[in-house]
Amino acid sequence: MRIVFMGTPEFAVPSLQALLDAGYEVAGVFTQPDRPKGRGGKVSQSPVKELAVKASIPVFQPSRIRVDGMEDLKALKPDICVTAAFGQILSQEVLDIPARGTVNVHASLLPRHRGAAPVQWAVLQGDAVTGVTTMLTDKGIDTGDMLLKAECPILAEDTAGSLLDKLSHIGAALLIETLRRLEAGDCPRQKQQEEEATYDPMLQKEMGVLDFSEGTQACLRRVRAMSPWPCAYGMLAEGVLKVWKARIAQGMQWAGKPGEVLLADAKKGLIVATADGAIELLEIQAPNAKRMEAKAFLLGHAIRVGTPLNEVKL
RNA sequence: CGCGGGGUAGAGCAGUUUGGUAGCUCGUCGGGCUCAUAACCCGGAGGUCGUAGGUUCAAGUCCUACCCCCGCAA
Repeated sequence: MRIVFMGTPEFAVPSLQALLDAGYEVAGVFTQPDRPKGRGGKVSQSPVKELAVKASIPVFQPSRIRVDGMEDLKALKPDICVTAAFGQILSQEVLDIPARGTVNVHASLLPRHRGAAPVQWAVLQGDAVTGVTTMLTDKGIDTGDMLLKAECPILAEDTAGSLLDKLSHIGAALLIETLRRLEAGDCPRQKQQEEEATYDPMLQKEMGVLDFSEGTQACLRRVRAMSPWPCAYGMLAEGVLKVWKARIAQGMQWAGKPGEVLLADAKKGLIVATADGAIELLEIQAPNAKRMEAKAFLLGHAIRVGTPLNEVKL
């Protein structure tokens, strides 16, 4: 089986690694072009490319595969294409190239959470369980027929980042099982129920804004769903106050104007009012500062009680 | 060469402008007070001030190079 792998971020790496470990012939890897990234605008390559290079697999980085990647893909004569968070939409012409179709590894229990940020949305919406689905890609976005699924509970301490990590490994194992069963001809195949489908948009930085007029639970879910990117945040006079970790405020009945700091004490903690109670900020990050425990932050900085954290700064 | 902030005790910070005994809060150790305590009082330990050079009688502080961390923008 000649396989062509398409993927870009960290999530896709275990899947590619699993293909290699399982002895599949990976004829080529497609990934997003190297782009200036991070501080200093240094050009960096995708995690998938790093692995491919290390494994001496030919790498292709068309800016749009359906435009300038067709010839390369055809030349590889793939039996099957495997995609995992590739970041480009495949046109029908691209899908027609692999003889036995394209298998996608998607980080949700389809048909829920189609789209580019399924894990984050699962956490944000408070799903109790999520998982990975392998599917046959068609020309819609995550609309193809489903093959296999693996579930993964969303724990109270899970963040989008921690889940993405778990799911990437679950997905890798599921991918191998899917390929084996496809080869053996006993892989189940099921259409998605359109009525149950949801499509979630890509995350934007603004989605990290903590709206304290939401309830306590909604705020806490946002903190977990937006970690590690874009990270949930409130506003301080000096700038953005990122909130990496929070929990329900303990000890007493808290009440105040939503977004107002109710307590800021290096020993007792940092507590902010929500619509129906209060949350304690456990781990925060001030502008230009390092991520640290809220109590540690308060040892060297003062936050006045009553400060509103939800004032949008221009 | 995208813009900017920072590295000082285990933790978080001040001190650098105007070189001259290393400072604050917390933690920690010991003692005291208390029915008791995350409270309070007294005392102690703990720092090659990111690294390497340089200027100087004297460098955390001034000069040069480098390393590392972080925010913004992409």
